[in-house]
Amino acid sequence: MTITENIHVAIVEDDPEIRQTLALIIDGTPGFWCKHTFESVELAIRQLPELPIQVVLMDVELPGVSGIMGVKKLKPLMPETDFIMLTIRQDDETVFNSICAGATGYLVKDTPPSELLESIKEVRKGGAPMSANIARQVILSFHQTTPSPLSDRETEILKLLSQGMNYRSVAEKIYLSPHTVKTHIKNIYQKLHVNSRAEAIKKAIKDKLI
Amino acid sequence: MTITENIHVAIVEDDPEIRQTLALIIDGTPGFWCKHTFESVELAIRQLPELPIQVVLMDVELPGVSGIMGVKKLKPLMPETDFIMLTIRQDDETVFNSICAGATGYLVKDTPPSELLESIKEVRKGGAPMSANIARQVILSFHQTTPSPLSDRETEILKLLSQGMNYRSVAEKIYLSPHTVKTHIKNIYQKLHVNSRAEAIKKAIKDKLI
DNA sequence: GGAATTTTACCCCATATGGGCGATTTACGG
DNA sequence: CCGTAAATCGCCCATATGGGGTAAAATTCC
Repeated sequence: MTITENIHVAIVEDDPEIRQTLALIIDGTPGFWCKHTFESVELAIRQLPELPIQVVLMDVELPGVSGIMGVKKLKPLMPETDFIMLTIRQDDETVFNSICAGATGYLVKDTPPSELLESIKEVRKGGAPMSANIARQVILSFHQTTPSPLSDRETEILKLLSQGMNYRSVAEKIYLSPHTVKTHIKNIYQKLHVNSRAEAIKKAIKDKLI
Repeated sequence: MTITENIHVAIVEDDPEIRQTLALIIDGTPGFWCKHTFESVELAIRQLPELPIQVVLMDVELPGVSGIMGVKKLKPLMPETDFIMLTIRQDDETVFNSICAGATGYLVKDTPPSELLESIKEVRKGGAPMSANIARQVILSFHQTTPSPLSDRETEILKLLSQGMNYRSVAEKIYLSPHTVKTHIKNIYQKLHVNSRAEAIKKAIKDKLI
């Protein structure tokens, strides 16, 4: 442990040119080390977990095993290491699959070197660097997209159902007849276009109704 | 529409000193306008929706109606407007309630003026400015925290259940006896500490098991 | 002030569900 | 080589669920 601690970075990227350029930029910057690069997830899995690497730059669209699968496999083996995805893809599926797989950063490939280095520092400081529109995608995923088709009463009942209550319990809880509760539930199913409790709850959670 | 388009910013903040300081900083910077400030959500709701405001800085801990409720009420009335929360609170509940309410940015109050202005520009450009550790909190919320207690088979069955299938349908789908399916489901319930389909699905989604 | 929505309430009935109990086979690790 | 976990199949039974009706207050909205 020296006074000026370098950040140890590794790269997983199949394109030799990009890989070497990135490595040169990073390794050539004071405060950063980049002595290990891999051209595939398969190779990275063999060696990376043994190395004292703090930040991994991971390409998403790799031939063979994808970068997403790479993070999924590697992150549990080195939980202290931060993975930043580096990609041209910005579709929702790729973004959220990457994040769910364990990535803590997500940068588009045209990120200028200065920002890339800044992002590496930021992730080490406990941040989660993302390109602007990626961050927006992530935030938007929390927003309620469609207005709830359910009435307040129905929403209330659906919440209780999701806690495992049956007609009777719900009825007692909100001082109604079990018959009435049943009617509400039937209406809920109609409005959500489902015909079972399971589907209703899944849809309600997905659409952030409860 | 002039060549140099100013960003119109409004502030909702109860502390007069902070409110005025922020307004002065923003309005005093080229490219920014801040002609409207409010000391409460109640007052903002009356006037803000009529104003051509692009970015609202919203304090979270306001007396009376909270900033979170403020966003929830105001955002639907002005969907094109971006709301940035400005607060000292960083607990998960406050952060996620704010974002779910419709905020697109979340900055801690000690953010230096230059970064605040940068964030306002960024949110206008389609980003989602967040203080570093807030961004990390958001990203972490996507990560699988606990290892799944369910076997592959059980996970597969639970997914089918969440699609509204019953014993028989699941059994046919994966070429098993309905009895076996039932046994698996019983085991799933045990492992998840629940005793109904509804609870199981809720917990599975919450814990990202399916 | 009237229409629409929400909330309340009840009936019948076929089927699904969940709990309890037992059993065999396969696969993997100590 | 043995033990454990997972996956497979089965039976009994009380209760819950979902679909089909019908209908009348209460509330909200225009």
